[in-house]
Amino acid sequence: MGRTPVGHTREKVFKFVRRRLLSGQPPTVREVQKAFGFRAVQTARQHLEQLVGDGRLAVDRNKSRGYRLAESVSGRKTLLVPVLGRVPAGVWQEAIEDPDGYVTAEAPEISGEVFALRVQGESMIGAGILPGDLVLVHRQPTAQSGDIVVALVENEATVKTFKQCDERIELHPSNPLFTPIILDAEAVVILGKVIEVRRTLS
Amino acid sequence: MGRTPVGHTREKVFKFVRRRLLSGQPPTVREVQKAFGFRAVQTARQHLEQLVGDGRLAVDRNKSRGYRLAESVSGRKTLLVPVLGRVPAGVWQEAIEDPDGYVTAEAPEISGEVFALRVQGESMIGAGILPGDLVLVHRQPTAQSGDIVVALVENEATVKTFKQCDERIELHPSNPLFTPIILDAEAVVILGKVIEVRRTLS
DNA sequence: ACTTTTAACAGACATATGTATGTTAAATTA
DNA sequence: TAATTTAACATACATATGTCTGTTAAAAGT
Repeated sequence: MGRTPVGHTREKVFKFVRRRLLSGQPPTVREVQKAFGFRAVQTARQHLEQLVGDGRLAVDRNKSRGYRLAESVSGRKTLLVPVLGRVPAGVWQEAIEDPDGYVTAEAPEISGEVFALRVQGESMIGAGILPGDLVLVHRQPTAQSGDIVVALVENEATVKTFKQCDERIELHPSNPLFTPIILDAEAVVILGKVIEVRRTLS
Repeated sequence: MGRTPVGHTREKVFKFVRRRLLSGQPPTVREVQKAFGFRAVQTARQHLEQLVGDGRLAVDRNKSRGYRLAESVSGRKTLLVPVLGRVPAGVWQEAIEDPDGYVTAEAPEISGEVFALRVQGESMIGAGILPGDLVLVHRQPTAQSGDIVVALVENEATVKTFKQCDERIELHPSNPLFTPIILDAEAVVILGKVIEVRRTLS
């Protein structure tokens, strides 16, 4: 195997590793070796270590399949989000423990706890949120006016636009057929803020 | 370590492994052992093998960190979707080779080639697809009436509802301010069908 | 009471895998 | 041209890791 242009192979190695990592199958050094037809393990390892030195990869030393994407590269952290079927008032822990499933999401930095919910009802159609859509929610007890939030109203989880006026909380639908909900700040339980909307088309 | 109720520990092992797999870090047998405080490696391995036997996990034999989620369990395959900045008419290969980035998606079964695009324009607001939304597109040259597709019109990628009438193709917006595009079947290039819509809220 | 199944343990073995040392030659730089 | 850097190779070593054989005791079934 002849010599390749400078940096050329390294770029391909990076893309290979990234592809494997993002698809959930971290490669071994020797798998990289074989993928590129290197005759020596060390050639593969050299490229990998260079990528670590360049800050593009990170590595768990002495662990098999230990190479990871450097956070500085990905910028965002891949996290596992539990999909909750129903949102209970009190028994939060149980709902998290036994979710209907998981979806993966990319969130900027370490953004605390995130969960997902299916939207019921058509009250947010105007904001492009349809019944059946999956909303990813960053769990937080407060919000800013204009945020779309998930709130607990009469033991039902509802998605609305949040607005705070003095001591009152207003939950605005985005559908002229629905009327805003106006409550005392005390009476409203904010579960979190919607950070992403997903819809699957058959 | 005393004996635990039947199946109790196995369920926890499964959830542990699933969590690790979905977050992209397949565990070793010994990592499972330590996570549960087993004094013998074999105990961990026993549970893992049982899970394989139950069809809940799959495994790459003799590979380190070789346990996977059985496809029959996940039902859907996690795949890596390239996000394309611009959609070129001809140089498809290059666009795929050097995407702006990747997102992970769960798609039912082996669903061929999938790519992602950012939506420009407000022509599909009525269908809950807003400017800036990310659409995941299953690449396919044809579609059925009613499908939302990405089509190439005058070298521009556009998202519309597809409708076929005899020899004519109609591309319908979901916004009264826009007018349908009607073309000969020959003159339309269908890039694919929209299978998912994603929107990130700051 | 007997057998069967299952959870957990103990120790060992084979190899998969990360790591280290040293060499060669092409490309780049001084 | 000489020195330096870089891609690639060859060989070897330590350990991380999957796998095997055999044992014990509690639970479940007969």
